[in-house]
Amino acid sequence: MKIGQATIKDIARELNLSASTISRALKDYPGISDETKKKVKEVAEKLNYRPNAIALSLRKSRSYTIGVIIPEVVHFFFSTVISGIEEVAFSRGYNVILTQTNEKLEREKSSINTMLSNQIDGFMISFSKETSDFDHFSQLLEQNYPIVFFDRVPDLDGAVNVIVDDYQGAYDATKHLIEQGYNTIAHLAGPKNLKICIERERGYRDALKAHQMPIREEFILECADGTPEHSKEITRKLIANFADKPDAIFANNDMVAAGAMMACKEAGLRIPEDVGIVGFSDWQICTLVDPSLSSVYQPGFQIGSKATELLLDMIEKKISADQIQSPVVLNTKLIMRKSSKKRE
Amino acid sequence: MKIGQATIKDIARELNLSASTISRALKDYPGISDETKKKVKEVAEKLNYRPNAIALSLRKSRSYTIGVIIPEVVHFFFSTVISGIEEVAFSRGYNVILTQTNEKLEREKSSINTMLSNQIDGFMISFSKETSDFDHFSQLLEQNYPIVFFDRVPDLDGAVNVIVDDYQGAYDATKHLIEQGYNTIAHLAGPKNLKICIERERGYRDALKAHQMPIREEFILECADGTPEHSKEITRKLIANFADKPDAIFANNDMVAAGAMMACKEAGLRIPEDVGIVGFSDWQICTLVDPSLSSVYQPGFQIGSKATELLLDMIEKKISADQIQSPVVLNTKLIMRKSSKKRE
DNA sequence: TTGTATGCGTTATCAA
DNA sequence: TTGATAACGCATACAA
Repeated sequence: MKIGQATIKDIARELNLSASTISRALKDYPGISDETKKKVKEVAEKLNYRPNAIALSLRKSRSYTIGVIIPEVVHFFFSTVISGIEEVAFSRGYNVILTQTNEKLEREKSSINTMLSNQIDGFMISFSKETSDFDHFSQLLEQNYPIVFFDRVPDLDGAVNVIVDDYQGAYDATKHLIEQGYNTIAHLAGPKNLKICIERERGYRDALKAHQMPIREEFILECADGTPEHSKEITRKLIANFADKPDAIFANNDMVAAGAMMACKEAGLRIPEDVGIVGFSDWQICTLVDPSLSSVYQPGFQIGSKATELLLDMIEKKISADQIQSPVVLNTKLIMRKSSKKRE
Repeated sequence: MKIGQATIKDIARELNLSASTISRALKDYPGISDETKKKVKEVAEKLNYRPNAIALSLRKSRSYTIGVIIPEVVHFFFSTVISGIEEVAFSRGYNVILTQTNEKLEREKSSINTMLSNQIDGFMISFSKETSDFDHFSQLLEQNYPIVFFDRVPDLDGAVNVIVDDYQGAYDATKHLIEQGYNTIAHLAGPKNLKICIERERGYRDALKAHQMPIREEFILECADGTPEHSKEITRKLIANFADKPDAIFANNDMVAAGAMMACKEAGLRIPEDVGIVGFSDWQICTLVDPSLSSVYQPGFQIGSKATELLLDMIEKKISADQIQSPVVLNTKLIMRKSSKKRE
């Protein structure tokens, strides 16, 4: 059987003092004799006293816990974000309750409910692919729960959103390919219901326009599930179907880029000489594939840490949601590696 | 300001009943008239009543929360494990509090303390690289806190450990290389303070012995930090320093294997013709590198789910620690890909 | 069938 | 300088 933790009462009994005196002594309240304080602290030490955070939560209606809801833990980007969340939360004395939705709306809703039951102080949410209406979020906002959305964010009045500059990242990547002398740049796009993917496509299109290059719709293909297998398949067809094949590919993410890379190699195309490739996210795989993959770096850790700082500031009333200029946009950075450097 | 959640008292007031009646009605206790139940539930619905889990925790001295302590979230293996933990915990109605230690002993200890303060029902721990004595764990065990260790586990009486069969996995990998006709197999080992790494090395050695192959200590090199860069460096030297170079490499993990692969390619060695390579863990990168990397699959998700099942069973007294045959060993599986298949 | 009293651990308020 | 009491939200033993 678990041995009961010592409580304030135990200390009180041992010293023949009242619980309130113990409580005060432990927190160095004024009006307690130094002698008493000393004794109390000794006994506390001896009994291995540890304040009961649950009781404190009940008393203060504050749990010092934030709830994090993400689609999937097993995802380089999200795990990086979690790491950033963790760091800030830990250093400011908050716990992190984590749930993944596995991209299911139902899980998202039920996670919110358990977290509400657990009296968490605030939410950090990146919503699921199934989530298309945001009523469950609006309700929370109306009840004034502090929420910070990150990466996958809703278009809601009063929501605090933290995102990266997908548009600019995509623009930079495409521009880079153009500057390297590639002429026909295809885009392997992501699912259309995610804003981040739309933004990336928009950046791609605008970069082409800005350089007076034609936008060829047949070279913009959706790789909805984002797996390398799928993208390999699509790239194969892309290469086979057109006499004037594209000579560069900008992919919506690194996995998709890696798949495209495999298809190109398979077709005997040399990278970067025959085909240039740029991915998005700058995961670790970029340096491991051959040739190394150029990619747009997304500051996952910073997204997590920034979002958490905002949330905790809101919780602690250092700032209110409407004082925050939302969305907070973090910069991406193009990392040039071999896969796109035709020119040295 | 956050709008106060409705409580049992609010319902009681609205219906002119006592709090206890409400409490009972909500839980369908016998001895409450159907009519009352109906009314109570309606009002509860109307007020959007949600039980306060904190109050429940205090009352029952049970938080329905488990604490997970891992070295790093941003790590494919651990994030997979978390996913498994999450799944089981969620489905059985438990919350997961997560902290990462960043491989620091101090963080490990302080995490344990905050979790104790938060009255968590049990621990799941994979310890940090700095952790070499286990007193802080022993203390918990003595106080009968339910703990399940996974992956990185201590040698402690009464500890429940969940691990994979590293020895067998390494044995299989080495045997496979031998069977493919490789003659001199090097091993890029992990840090010696982790049991898993020792076990992998042991499996490697035993496989060589079992096939009457000499064990050459100069071909067993430690890649302590496990980065591809470091391993690339080490492999370079390995190739350069010996006239009779090894013609195969068994690496302690996939990153290390990937680094080795890069060094081999750089030296003009063909994979798998000139050098065979096998990694460990079977991360996603295995199918993305060129050639695809053979590896020993570790069931991360299952480690998480199995460990959580055991922990929750212990918490719910369905089983006690000493009834569990520890360590619980999950099977690995050799996944053969191109990097090690000299023979078709 | 319902109500009253008590306690989980802590702290704020008031009293001594 | 210290103590008694009430309250946070809920469940339960006991009474009615």
